[in-house]
Amino acid sequence: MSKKLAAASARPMILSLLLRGESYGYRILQDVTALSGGAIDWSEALLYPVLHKMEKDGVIRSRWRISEEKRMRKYYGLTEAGRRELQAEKEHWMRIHGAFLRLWAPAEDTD
Amino acid sequence: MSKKLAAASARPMILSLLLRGESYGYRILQDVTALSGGAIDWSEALLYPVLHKMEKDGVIRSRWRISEEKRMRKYYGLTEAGRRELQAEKEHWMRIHGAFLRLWAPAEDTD
DNA sequence: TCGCATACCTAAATAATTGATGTATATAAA
DNA sequence: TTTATATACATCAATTATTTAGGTATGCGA
Repeated sequence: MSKKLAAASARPMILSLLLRGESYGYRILQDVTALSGGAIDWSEALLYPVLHKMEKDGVIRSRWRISEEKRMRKYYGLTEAGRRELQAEKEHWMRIHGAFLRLWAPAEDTD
Repeated sequence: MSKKLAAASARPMILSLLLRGESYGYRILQDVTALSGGAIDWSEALLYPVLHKMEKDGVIRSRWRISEEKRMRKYYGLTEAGRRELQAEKEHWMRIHGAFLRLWAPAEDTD
């Protein structure tokens, strides 16, 4: 799972991150690694295609902007569809998390 | 994610389920769906190859047994390596879950 | 005996992911 | 000034994972 789950959770994780405001690829990579305490460590080759797909799907939108450091960056932000998808993903995640918690509960009568 | 995350979490979910004792493919399918409140709905074509891979990797072991209903079933159980992998997966999951919780926290200063 | 739930499985096609690169700029070090 | 490093974007070929679509067989109830 290590790599697999991290990658599979990419979409909801990116949406969740953008909830805090616009961000760009390279920074998302760093933020996600930091936020997960190193548990998530995506490669750029994973992230960029995912971002492109998400934009194509209309859950995020991008715009090029020059930062204060005078670097061109492609900033991504949530769309309304993105907010809706995030809401659904959140509920979905929590259900799966609930299943894990029940299975991990010390008692034998978990269900 | 809906399908993707569910599939990606298959390995840890199966290991977690087998923590409660031996089980077999068909039943695992039903239990996981029930436990996740329908959030997880694997197909048999997904599950069986995953089980085979896990056995090949030595995290579970199988044995054919005739049930009381006089049906042949392939029962799977955790191996020691499986218990170790589960422990690692658990910690990994909780780190990612922690990242989500921080991002979903109402306050803006989540990090 | 027909249909359905149970119970296992695989193969071909598609989608996702990795590993290897490529380009370019700003900044710090040698 | 050249070099190295971090930043910042990206794609392509190869590998893996996943889905779609089948296949086999048994027990049980109508």
